[in-house]
Parts: sequence; structure tokens; C-alpha cells
Amino acid sequence: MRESTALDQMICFQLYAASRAMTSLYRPHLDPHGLTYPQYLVLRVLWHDGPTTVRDLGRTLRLDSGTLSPLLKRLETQGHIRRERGTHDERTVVIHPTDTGLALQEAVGDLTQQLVCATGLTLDELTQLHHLLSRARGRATP
Amino acid sequence: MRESTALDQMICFQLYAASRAMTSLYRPHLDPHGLTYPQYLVLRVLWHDGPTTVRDLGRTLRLDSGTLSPLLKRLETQGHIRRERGTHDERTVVIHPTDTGLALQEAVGDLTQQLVCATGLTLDELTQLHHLLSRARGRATP
DNA sequence: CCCAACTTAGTTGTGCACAACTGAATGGTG
DNA sequence: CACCATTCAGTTGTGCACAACTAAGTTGGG
Repeated sequence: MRESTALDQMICFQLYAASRAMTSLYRPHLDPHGLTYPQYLVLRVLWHDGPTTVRDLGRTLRLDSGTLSPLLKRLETQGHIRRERGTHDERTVVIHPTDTGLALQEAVGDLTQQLVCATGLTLDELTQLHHLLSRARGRATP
Repeated sequence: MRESTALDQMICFQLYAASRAMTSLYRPHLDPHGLTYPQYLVLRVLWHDGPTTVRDLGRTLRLDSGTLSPLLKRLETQGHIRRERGTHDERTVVIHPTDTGLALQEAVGDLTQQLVCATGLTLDELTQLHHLLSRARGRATP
């Protein structure tokens, strides 16, 4: 454990490392279902909000079409989602979860609880962390 | 600003989004020097510690050789580093910063200060955030 | 009505991350 | 000494991220 480097003082590196570490905690739970973490995030939005445009997925997850388009193509190939042109705006594409896509919600289960435990932080600390991250991100992404 | 989704409750998503947002704050400062954020992290280690093995870079940054090898090849092509076989252990490769690599330290300057300000968090909050991230990451990466 | 500015989704190209693997070097054990 | 598990750097293949671009659709001002 090397704590002497100036790196360790850098919030950005901490975020970078913590984000990858947390994602790697999700991997063993998602891999069996053939999902990646970003794919899981897309499905979570669909589970929660129902059919959603690519545009709104991008707004919610802060990802652009350059990232989402190929990701959605893979989810479509796997049979988890279905694309549909918008009716009153032909530019938009509405992403619909399929039955198998909806079934994944039960199959994957609630990972949040387990992974929150894996960090070993108390509920208070997690709330604090959540709050600080929201504030930091709020400024960074106008 | 949509705060109603269950996503917003997820620490992991917050980390994921905050990490990308912070990295994007570094980008305009690093782009002019032809550096990416991970390349900048490698150089920071070299500036601080001097010549370092690929193995130790990986330990410090939590990256494996699959990520570092091509990254280091690009830094070498740019003339910022130099590779050298270890003397008493022929398996290791020691990464040396070149003169131009060292010169980048002055050229890039101290970004931490500016970017810490960009988040709009107080010093206390940043210290808290640093502490919480260290703790969360400590458990996640044994 | 018309067209220029904008929005939307997709493509292309580059550079991470990471799993799985390769091959060379090392070091301990019989 | 011989052998074998381990370590180290690198390669291969897949899937994000993101900049820059394209093409189709929409919209508002003249």
C-alpha cells in the first residue's frame, strides 16, 4: 500500500480508480447474463422508465450516440431490446425492452445492496458520498 | 435535471459519471500536449518517483500490462519515455522519463488546483470525498 | 412557402480497460 | 542439477468513451 505519491492526493485519480473497482464488483454478477456494466445501466433505465429514446438514454447516462449506438446494437442482437422509429418525430428512435430484456431484471436481482455492503461503508457514509459526488458532478457537467 | 430514477441512488453510477466528468475537465489541459488522462497519470508517477518498472506502474495505477503496454508504446513513440530491460531481473522493464517527458511537467503545470476549484467543493468536502473514496476502494481492491 | 440552423441517430477512428493467453526469466524444491 | 510453479511484459480480442463527421428530419424567420 503506497500512500506517499502525490497521485493519492488527487481526487480525479481516486474517482477513476474507485469507479473501475466498483465496476469490477458488478462484473461477476453481470457476466453470467452476458451483460456489461454500461449495458446494465441502459437496461435499468428501461426497467424503470419503460420505452425511452436514444436521446433520453444519453441524457440520463451522460453518454453520446457514438457510445450508445453500438451498445444498443449489441443489446438488440442479444434480443434484450427492440428499436422503433419515433412516430411524431422521425429522427428519434425509441428503445423498447423485450420480454427477455424485462426478464433480466428478476434474473440479475438487486445488486445495489450486495455491492454497497462490499464497500464496507456505513449508510451515513454512503449518503455523504452520494451527496458529494452529485455536487462535484453537477458543476463538472453543466 | 432528473433525480427521480433509481439510478441516481446508485453509488456506482455516480462514481462512473463523476469519473468521466472529471476526466473531461482534464482533457482541454492535456490535449494541447497530445496527452490522454491515463498517459498523464503514468507521467505523474515518473515525475514523482523517477524510473519505474511496468510492474510498479501497474500497482500504483491499478492497471495491468494489457492496458499499460500499448499506452507506454505510444508514450515512447512520442518521445516522452524510454524502455530499458531490468539488470538483475531480465523479466522487468524499467520506464525512464526522457528530457522531453520531464519537460512536460512544467508545460502542463499544476492542474489539481484548477480542477478542484471547478468542482466547486470546499476543501473540507474534498477531504471527506478523498477519505470516502479511499475507504470504498480499499475494500473493493484487496 | 423556403431555406438555413438545429436536432437526432449513426459511423469512423483512436485510445483506454480487461480477460485470456503467450513466452521468457526466475526461484524454490526435490 | 533438474523441474516446475510463479512472475513479468507483451499480444489478441471485445467493448466501451469520445471527438469529428454524416445524413435525415425538424423548425423558425423572412
